[in-house]
Amino acid sequence: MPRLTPLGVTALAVLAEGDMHPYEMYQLMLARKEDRVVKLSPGSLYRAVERFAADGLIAEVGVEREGNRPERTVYSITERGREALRESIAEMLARHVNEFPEFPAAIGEAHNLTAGEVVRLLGERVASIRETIRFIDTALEGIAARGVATAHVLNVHYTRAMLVAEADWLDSTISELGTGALAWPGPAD
Amino acid sequence: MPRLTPLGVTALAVLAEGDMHPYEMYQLMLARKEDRVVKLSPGSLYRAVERFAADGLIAEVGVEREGNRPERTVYSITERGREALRESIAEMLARHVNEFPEFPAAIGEAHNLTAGEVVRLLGERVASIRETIRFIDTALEGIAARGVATAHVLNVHYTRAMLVAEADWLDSTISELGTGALAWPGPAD
DNA sequence: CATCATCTATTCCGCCCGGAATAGTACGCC
DNA sequence: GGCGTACTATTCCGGGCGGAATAGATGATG
Repeated sequence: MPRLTPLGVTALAVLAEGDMHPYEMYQLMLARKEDRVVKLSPGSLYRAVERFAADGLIAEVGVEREGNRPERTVYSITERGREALRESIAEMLARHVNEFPEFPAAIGEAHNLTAGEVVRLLGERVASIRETIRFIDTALEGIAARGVATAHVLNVHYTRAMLVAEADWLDSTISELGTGALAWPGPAD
Repeated sequence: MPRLTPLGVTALAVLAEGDMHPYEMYQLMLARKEDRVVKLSPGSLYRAVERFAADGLIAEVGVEREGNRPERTVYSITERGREALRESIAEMLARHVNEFPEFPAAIGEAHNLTAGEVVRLLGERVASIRETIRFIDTALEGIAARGVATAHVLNVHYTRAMLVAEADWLDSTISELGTGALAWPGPAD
């Protein structure tokens, strides 16, 4: 049973709701703002769909054509596809894998800059993160007003929690750098 | 001035400490456990070095050979390289970019599973995360005992803070799912 | 009513990553 | 002293990703 990528999971989940052609999947995912959660580009999606078909996770159920437009190949998820979907989701939920975010790499080399510079740059970062948090809060208010259950936007709550944690860590680190409580090994200001 | 990847930043930072051939960089990075912070493979490193040379961030300073072994091309960082390094680090510190981690994607599709399954899977996740935190704590004790300054392992402290935040969020979400405080939109158990 | 932008639907291409292959050398071991 | 294993140093290649290109249809605009 092949292991799906994040885009694979969301794409296959969309197909699990009903038969569709790739462009329709693309439109639906855009309408649902899934491009904020996974990297979504037409090229990647079409390639993912090709792989699904090759792996027997989906099957062609027809080719439509309207006028002189390009043909639309409609796909349907198979039982094997549903299994792969559930397995991949379970795997991703249960196992924490290192995805090598770039910030730790950058802070690991921050000693190439002066303490003053680092304080300023981290200040910029925390400001932009706090702004993102405000944006999320506004979005969540709108969602709550429309009576959508929290469980449907759990990922947004998760993302918010992670951003708050990062902002808090940055605040305390910035203050330790500012007071000199954290001796700086880099060049002097 | 080209934008560096995380591997690019650590590799160039290593070259900033002194002239070296790529394999030496690789060995040094492995000895320093940089492979826990950035994705490190010989193929990627050699390609990164090629690009550095093409972009004028480094320059060949000689070709050595011992016996019949392959030639070793020694590189030196240029002033332009030092600039690119400082700029890239600054950029990565100051700007928070969405790196599309896979967990939010998975939790966004978790409604394909039952609440009971999700609780079990998230339980596994939190257990493995708490274990990683304990591992980090042991490592940090050893580091402190050797008198290494906190600033040199800031990235470890950051990673630890993020893991703690995720574990805490998972604990509270699991308990809300368990008590039924969080209505589940997926299939019944 | 001509034209320009936008939408529909898909393909293509180049780049990058990372695992595997290569090929010679040193070293341990019975 | 021969044999296997691990190290040194680099290259190669397949696959995936994502931005750009394509090409006809539809709608807007003066």
